[in-house]
Amino acid sequence: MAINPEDPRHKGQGGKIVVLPLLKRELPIIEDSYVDIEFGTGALKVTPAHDPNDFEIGRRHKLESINVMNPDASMNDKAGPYKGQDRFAARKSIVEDLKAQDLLVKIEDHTHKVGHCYRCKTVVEPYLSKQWFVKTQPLAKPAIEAVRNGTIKIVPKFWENTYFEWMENIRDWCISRQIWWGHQIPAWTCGKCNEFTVARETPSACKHCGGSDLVQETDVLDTWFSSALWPFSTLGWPDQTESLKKFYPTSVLCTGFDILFFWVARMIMMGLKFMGDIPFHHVYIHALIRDAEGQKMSKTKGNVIDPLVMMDQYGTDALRFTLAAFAAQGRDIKLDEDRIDGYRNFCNKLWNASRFAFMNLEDYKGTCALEASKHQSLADRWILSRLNRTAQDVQVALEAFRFNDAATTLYKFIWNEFCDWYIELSKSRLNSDNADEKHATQNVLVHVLEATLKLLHPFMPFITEEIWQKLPKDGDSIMVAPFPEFDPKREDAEAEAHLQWIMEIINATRNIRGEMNLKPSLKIPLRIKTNDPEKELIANTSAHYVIELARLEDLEIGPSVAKPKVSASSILSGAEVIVPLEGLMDFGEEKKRLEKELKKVEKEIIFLSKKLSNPNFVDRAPPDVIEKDRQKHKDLSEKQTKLQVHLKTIEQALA
RNA sequence: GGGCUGAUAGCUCAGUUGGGAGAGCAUCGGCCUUACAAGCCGAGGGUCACAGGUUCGAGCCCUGUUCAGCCCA
Repeated sequence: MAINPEDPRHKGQGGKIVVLPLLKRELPIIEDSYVDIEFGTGALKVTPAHDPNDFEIGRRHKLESINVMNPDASMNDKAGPYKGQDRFAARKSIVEDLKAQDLLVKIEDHTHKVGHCYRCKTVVEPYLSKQWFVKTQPLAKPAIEAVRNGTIKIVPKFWENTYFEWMENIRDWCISRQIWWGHQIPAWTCGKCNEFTVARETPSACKHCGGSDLVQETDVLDTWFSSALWPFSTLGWPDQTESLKKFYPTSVLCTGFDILFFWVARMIMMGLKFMGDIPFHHVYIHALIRDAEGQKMSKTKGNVIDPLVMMDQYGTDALRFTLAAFAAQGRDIKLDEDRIDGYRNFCNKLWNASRFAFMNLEDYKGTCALEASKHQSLADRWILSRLNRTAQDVQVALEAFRFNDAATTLYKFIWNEFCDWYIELSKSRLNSDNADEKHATQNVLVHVLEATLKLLHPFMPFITEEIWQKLPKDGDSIMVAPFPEFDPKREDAEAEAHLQWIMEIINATRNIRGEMNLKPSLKIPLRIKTNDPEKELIANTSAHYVIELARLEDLEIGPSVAKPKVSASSILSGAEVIVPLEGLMDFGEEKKRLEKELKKVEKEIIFLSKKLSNPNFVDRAPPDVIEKDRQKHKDLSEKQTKLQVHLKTIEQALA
């Protein structure tokens, strides 16, 4: 009988003996803070053999553990007069007997938590019995060390804390399971001397007394026990197979955090124990997919999002890409269907871009291998350089397990560079009469598409394979095609800088068109005024790009091109883009546009001026940072002046 | 009670040694421009939960608070 030492009702009762009236058993009164004063009488019956908490109390106070039940939950000898009764019958009998002896004060309803069998719903009675344990401390020590010294790396790293927390406070591992299926624990009890014999093969005689009356333990091994052998048992262990020699230790174990202790830690312990080496170098803990409300999916809760339904609805590749794009480290995923929808569109975009390629490759005789050619266009050189950079970014991201970065990199490259710019820029070449130029661009187009498909393949296996099979490729499947690699020799800074400038012109022109409400179908004239001879040369050389993508009627470039009074313009770094708009322009609109732009520029100039006039900043910030801001300030000031001049012209026209 | 993670655009989320914030969807305006209307072009939208601190400079580093989720006892 336990009482709380703080309970005034029972002060001074500790150490006394009470007698259990029904059995006349003598019970010591013990004091333990476990007892909840608020609950009931504050006097707690303690049954160490039939409750885990009571068992702990029993250990603290060195109480006798009396098991009153048989394995079938009927009462045994220790239950005195109730012997032979079923547990439910016995409970009723006890209440009746207490009533009969006028010992029952009152009965209150109480909701309590008792365990039920998850299959047949039978109430489970906690019951002290012999269990088999694995001594874990000696196994845990090297397993902790392997992660501590970096031999095994857990990604994301913060999970290592959780791993250490668990491993350092590890308890002996109970491997006994009272279920009917599984591997029976290889221990035999001798009917003669009652000793255990543990053996790999079924023993014919007790190793203690030589008796032959042996009964095998009916408990089976915890499933995690054999699972812990998985990294090497699957490779043929305990035989020293070729596979085992070649593949152990493996590279990456990919799993959810909820399995980190149950399985991962045990694989590490068992690997070190039986193989003398770690089972894998990296453990990647992936995000857990939750439902729309952020709840963990579970079969019992019934909130499982069926991937087959998602695949049916959005496509397998779209779902897969979404999961990759969502897989930022350290966060769980709330599956957002709108996002899957967006990536389905991305799949479609890739498919359509490929259709474009095939349409323009009908007369192409080459392969996907890149040919050295003097006929490559600026756009060709640019996309090759961008592809090369993309291959590097993807590789770096994958090696760091940053799958969302890899996915986003590819998304941006394919949609915002390959489709939005390269395909548009390559159209004139692909329709060209110049066979050499056409062939060079076809070669670049097919090369870039093929390389992109390979980079994308881990994320979108089906669409990429489907498209790849139709290309003039080398090999049987994209699955085994060599993965594109970064090559520093393929960097083309000049092409990137030149096309960057061309894009700026096109973007500025499109912005004017949009802001001035000029229909896309309307071809407009364009003037580029620049004193920078290099910028002039580049713009002249690539004028056809600007004419096509900005939909121009004509284009003039130079230091002294005329700027008509009626025009809209945009100030770029080192150049002014002018759209003459005689008869087309709404002066009010243009004034509004200029004022908006001017306000933005002024705000930035004020910010930078303040920063640059702060002696603390100028004295302490790194020189390159200061220089960057100075240049920015200079560019913006020039832009401001030009904008002001232009605004004045418009205001005069309005007056 | 101890520990971990998070709070960024209307929504779902990125943002890797600290150098004035991005994506998808949604919204607004214009387009059937011969790969794509599941699309194209343009635009708007954020005191980065709150309060302090460190720093020339903080979404990011430190302390505290609030709220949310998870793990352990």
